[in-house]
Amino acid sequence: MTVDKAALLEARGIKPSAQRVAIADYVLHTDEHPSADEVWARVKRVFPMVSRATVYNTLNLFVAKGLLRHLVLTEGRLVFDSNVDQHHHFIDEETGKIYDLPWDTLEVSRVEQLKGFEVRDYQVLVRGRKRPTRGAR
Amino acid sequence: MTVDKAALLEARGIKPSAQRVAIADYVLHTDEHPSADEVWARVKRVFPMVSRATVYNTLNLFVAKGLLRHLVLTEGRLVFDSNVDQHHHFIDEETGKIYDLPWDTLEVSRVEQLKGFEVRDYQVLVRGRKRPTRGAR
DNA sequence: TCTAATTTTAGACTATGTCTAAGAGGTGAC
DNA sequence: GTCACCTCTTAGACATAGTCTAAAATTAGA
Repeated sequence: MTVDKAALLEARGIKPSAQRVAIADYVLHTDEHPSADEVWARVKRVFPMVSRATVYNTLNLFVAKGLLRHLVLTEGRLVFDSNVDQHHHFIDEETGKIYDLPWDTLEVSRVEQLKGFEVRDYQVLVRGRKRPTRGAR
Repeated sequence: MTVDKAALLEARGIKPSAQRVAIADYVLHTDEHPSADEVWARVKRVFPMVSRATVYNTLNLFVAKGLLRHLVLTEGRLVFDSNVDQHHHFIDEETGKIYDLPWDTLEVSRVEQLKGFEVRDYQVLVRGRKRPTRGAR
């Protein structure tokens, strides 16, 4: 897996240093929508020497290179999403957890007809409560 | 106008102190989507002694009482919206400005059919560039 | 007017993110 | 292999946004 990651980074013109690969190994996989400090905490488990600045720099680099998206959906938390395809989001108001909603579960009409706005991107932001799923988590 | 505001606050069970009325006079009117510090700067023009804590407390109180909504749409900025009716938002990616989109300019289908989620609220978040409007601002 | 409750204030504190300067590491030329 | 150069990483300082606290000021009621 780590080898794949090095190749993946190089394909985007990113030198695959040990730190960057360790960060990629976690953040490009997860659907947890972690904040930068959560990524830092996680990566330190396998790479205790890694510095906070490196994690922040690397995450911003991944965003610039299209490997990640960053989202600002809840208070004081910039969060990273390894799903770079277009999709919507659901926010659980009790837990703060963010869930991806596949693009075609919802449909938005008339976006292209917005007068006076050049639309580059859009998503639906849904808030509420996730229902407990039998068995799962 | 200030008189109306005092009555408006009392109707929501908020004691209309001079500070609170001064804050209400600005923030319940504007469509600028100001941050808390922008409200503070503005209110200080007419009420130089007002403290930062009071502005923050008052804004949070107004949100709790349903006079304002707060939005977290762009990085590091919690922003207040005097439009408490359901509506969508457009964010200009160059300027960071936020524009309200009336509820019925867009239509979202299948929200109520989301499996496993109890929906309390939703909106469409559109990003792009506002086209210059002849004459206006 | 006196008392009690509420509100405001200044500043300390916390959390999140950025910047900087110095050092470490890798790579190519020789 | 060694040197020089360039990039990356590091620790900590800094910046910004928001919350908390304790004391002072204000308000309302008896």
